[in-house]
Amino acid sequence: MGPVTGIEHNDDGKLDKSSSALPPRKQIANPVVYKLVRVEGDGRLVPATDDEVMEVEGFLECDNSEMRVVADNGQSLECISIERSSSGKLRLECSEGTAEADLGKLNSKLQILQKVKHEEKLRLSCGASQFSAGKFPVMDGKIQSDPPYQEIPSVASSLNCTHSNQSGSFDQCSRPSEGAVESGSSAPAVYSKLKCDFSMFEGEICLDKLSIRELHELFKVTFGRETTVKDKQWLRRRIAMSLTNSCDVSATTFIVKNNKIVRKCEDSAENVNVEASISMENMAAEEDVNFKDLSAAEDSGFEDNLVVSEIRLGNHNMEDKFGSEDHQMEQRAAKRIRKPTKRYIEELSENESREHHPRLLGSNKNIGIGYTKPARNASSEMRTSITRLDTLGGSCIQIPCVSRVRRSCPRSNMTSLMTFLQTGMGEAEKLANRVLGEHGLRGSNSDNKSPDKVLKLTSTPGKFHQPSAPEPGKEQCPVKGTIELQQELKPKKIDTSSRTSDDDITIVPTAKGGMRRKHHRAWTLVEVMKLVDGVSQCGAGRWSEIKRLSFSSYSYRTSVDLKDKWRNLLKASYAPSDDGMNSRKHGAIPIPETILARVRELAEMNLQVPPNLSSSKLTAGNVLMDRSGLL
DNA sequence: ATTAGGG
DNA sequence: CCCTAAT
Repeated sequence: MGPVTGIEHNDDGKLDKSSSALPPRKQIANPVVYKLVRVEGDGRLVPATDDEVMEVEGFLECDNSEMRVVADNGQSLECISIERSSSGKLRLECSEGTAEADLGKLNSKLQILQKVKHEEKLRLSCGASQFSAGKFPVMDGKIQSDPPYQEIPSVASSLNCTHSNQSGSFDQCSRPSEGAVESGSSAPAVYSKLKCDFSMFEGEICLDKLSIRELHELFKVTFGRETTVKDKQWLRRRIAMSLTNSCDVSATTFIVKNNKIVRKCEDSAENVNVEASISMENMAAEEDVNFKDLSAAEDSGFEDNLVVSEIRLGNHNMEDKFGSEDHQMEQRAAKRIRKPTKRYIEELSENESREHHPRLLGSNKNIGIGYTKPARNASSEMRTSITRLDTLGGSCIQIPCVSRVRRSCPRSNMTSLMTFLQTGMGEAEKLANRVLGEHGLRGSNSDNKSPDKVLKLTSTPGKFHQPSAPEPGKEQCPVKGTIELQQELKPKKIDTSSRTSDDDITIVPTAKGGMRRKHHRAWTLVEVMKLVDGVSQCGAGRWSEIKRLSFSSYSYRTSVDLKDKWRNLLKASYAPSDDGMNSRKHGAIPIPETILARVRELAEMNLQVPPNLSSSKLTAGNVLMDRSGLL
C-alpha cells in the first residue's frame, strides 16, 4: 500500500513527518517529534509558549468535536487522499461517537493542505473556521498573512514531527513492552494511515482484507515494532484493539503540561493522568499514550488542521555558541522541559482542583519564548530535565525536575513549587509569580506577569556573559576576578561551603497559609567585602547603586539583600566580638575583624553624616579617608 | 523602583 | 531571607 508510506515531500530535510512507512525496527517508533509552534507575524515559526499551548489545549477541550488535528500536512494529505480513494468517505468513527467528515469538507481541507504543502515552511492550517466558540480566530492555511488575528494565539498545536535524522538518537522510541502496547496506539501518522487503509464501522476495524504482510506493516506502524506472528487473526485483533483504544481516547480531554500533552481522564475512576509527551525521547511508554491522544484528537474530528512544518533552526538567531546540532538537541530538549507559565499554572490548578489532586507540574518555567528570539528559549533554558514519579495527594504524578548542572536560584524552586502547588491555586499562583519574578529579576528579564504569551528571554547581556556559567547562581564565579578568587580562598573555605548550600531553597509556610520560598545563599567574604566597599563608596542606603557598582555581577544579590546584609554586618560589628573569634555562627561566614571594623567605621561615619547622601563629594572624601585608614 | 524596617 | 509600608 503505497499509501502511507513515507512522506517525503518535505524534502528539506527537516522533514516533518516521516513516520512513515515501515521504518526499520525500532526506528519507526520515534522518528517523529511533535512540536508546538506558533506562527509569527512574518511567517516564521517560533516555539510555542506554554501559554500558547494552553490555548491549544483549550481548543481541544472546548472544540473537541470541531477540531481536527493533523499531524502533518503530508500526512493528512496522504490520509485524505487515501480515504477518498478507498471509501470515498472519511469515516472517523470510534466506538463511542463518531465524527464523520464528508467529502466536501475533506476536499476543501485537502486543498488547503496542499497549499500548505507547497508553502512548506509555514504551515499552519486551520482548517475551517469551525471554531464554534469563536474564541479562536481561525485562519486558513494562510494564517500568517492575517495580521488581524495574529497576536492571538495563533498557535497551533502543530504537531510536527521531526524526522529523526540523527539515527540512533531515537532509539528510545523503542517499544517498551507489551503492556504499553496494549493500551497505546500508534503515532498519528500511523493512525492516519490506518484510518486510510481501513474503514472502521461501529468501532470495528476491517482488517480482513489485508494480507499478512500488510498486517505486519500495520502492526509495525501501530506498535512501533515488528512482529513475527503469522497469525492474521491475532494481528488483526491486536491492531484493531489498538485502533479502538485510540478512539476511546478521543473522549477524553487533554491537558498540556509542560511539553507534554496529558490526557485527563475526566471522570474515569482511575484518577490517573495519562500523559503523553509530545516529544518522545526516552519514554517509550509515554510515546504510546501520546500518539494515542493525538490520534484520538484526530478521531474526534477536529476541524482544524494545524499543520506546521519543522522549524528551521537556521531561522533563529541563535547564539553562535550553539551549533546546529546542538541546536537541534536543544530544541528537542526544550520540548521536554518547557516550563509552565503562570497562566499555565493557573489554569492547571483550576482544572485540577476541580478534579483530584493529581497534578502534573511542569518543572520549568517558561522563560523564554520571545517572538523576537525564539530559539533562545530552547537553548538557554533547557537543561537536562527529567521527570520523576512522585506521589502527591495519594496520586501518582510525575514531577518534572530539572537537573541542572548549576543549581542556582531560578529554577530550583520549581520542584518545591510544584510540590505545594497542590495546596491551593491562589498560593500557587502567587508563588509562580514569585518564581517568575525572581527569575526575571535575577535573569534580568521579568516578564513574569505578562499574561500575554510573549515572554522574553532576553537575558541581559551584562549578567550572563559567561556561557559556561550562565548564571551567577553558582556563586559569582563568572565574574569574579582572579583576585577575588584568591581572596576568597584565603579567607576561608567559605565559598566552597556556601556553594554547597547554594541551592538551598526551602519553602516555608507563611501565616496566611501561603508558601514562600526562601532562598538562602550564604554571603561570601568577597561579597561582604564588596559590600563594605560599596557602602564606603556610595554610602549606606544607596543600595541600588552599590548593587550596580559592586554587585552587578551577582545577579542574586538584590539591593535589598545588600541592605539586609549591611544591617547584619552592623549588628555583628557592634556585637561583642565573641571570644576573640570573629567567627559567629558556625556555618556562617566568619567575618574577619578587619571587615567588621570597617563596617563599624562606616556606620559611625554614616551616623555622623546621616542621610547626607547629597554630598557625594563628602561621601567620597569620607570614604577615602575611611578606606585609607582601614587599608 | 528604592528604601527602611519588621519578622 | 522575605514582606510590606513608605517614599
